[in-house]
Amino acid sequence: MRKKTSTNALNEKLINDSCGMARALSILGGRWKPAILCRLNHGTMRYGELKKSIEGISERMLVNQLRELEDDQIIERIVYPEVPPRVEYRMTDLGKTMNPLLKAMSDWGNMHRIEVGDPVEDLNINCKV
Amino acid sequence: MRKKTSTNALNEKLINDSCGMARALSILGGRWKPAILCRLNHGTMRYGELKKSIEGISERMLVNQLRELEDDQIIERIVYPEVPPRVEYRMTDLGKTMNPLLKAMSDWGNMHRIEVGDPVEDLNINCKV
DNA sequence: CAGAATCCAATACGATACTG
DNA sequence: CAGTATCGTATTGGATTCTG
Repeated sequence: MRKKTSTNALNEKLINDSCGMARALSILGGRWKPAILCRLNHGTMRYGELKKSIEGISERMLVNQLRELEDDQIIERIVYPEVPPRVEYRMTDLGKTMNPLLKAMSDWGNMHRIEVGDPVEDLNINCKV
Repeated sequence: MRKKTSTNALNEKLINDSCGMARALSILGGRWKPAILCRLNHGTMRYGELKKSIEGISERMLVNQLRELEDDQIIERIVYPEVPPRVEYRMTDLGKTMNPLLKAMSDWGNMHRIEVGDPVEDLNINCKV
């Protein structure tokens, strides 16, 4: 399996020390993974679409995070043998089982916006899990 | 507010771009936070107890992660004016609202142990949310 | 189009020593 | 007991350039 970021690798070591939380976090705790999962939850997307829709992400990180999610079998990568190349990403069945979890995270975050100190209004939220 | 780790700080920038997921992750996505929250979910604990119970954590990181959780008002720190000093940590009311989320994470992680490639049996799980 | 490779600055983190 | 302070290394992640 591909080497993960150290944070995640270390979380994996913690799995037996604490509980399933660390395991879940090791999968979706990456820097850009919430953004990716939010989008793929809506359906299949191409590499370029993801890149455009996730403002500020570098190609390096987009590929990196996609690969980690792929290794964890949360998403899958579909390559069409065409020229120019076309690659699509979508949730796997396992990925779809994360839906209640993604929803719980999203709900909590949206619910407790004020308490956690985000003064910005609801205007720009463009992604609901 | 205290400066967060860059991962979390950057996630906060993503909040308006994606959704509540990033907000939730910015709070519980830290390296040792699952371990801490797992333990404080059981009840109040002293600094030293946390340190002993979380194997491998350095004092630097324990304090760091506790402070971040405190800043986010997920846990609170109670100092008893005694000698020798005694400090206890416990969930705040806001922290307790994370319980469904923590449980969802834990459940998913425990459920999908095999798929995500953890061959270790259930023996050492000492913390259920 | 969808990446891969490389370079470099910023961060995170552990170890250790010290303190009220 | 419950931390702080400091140091050094490892890792991260952005920018840029290159390619089938």
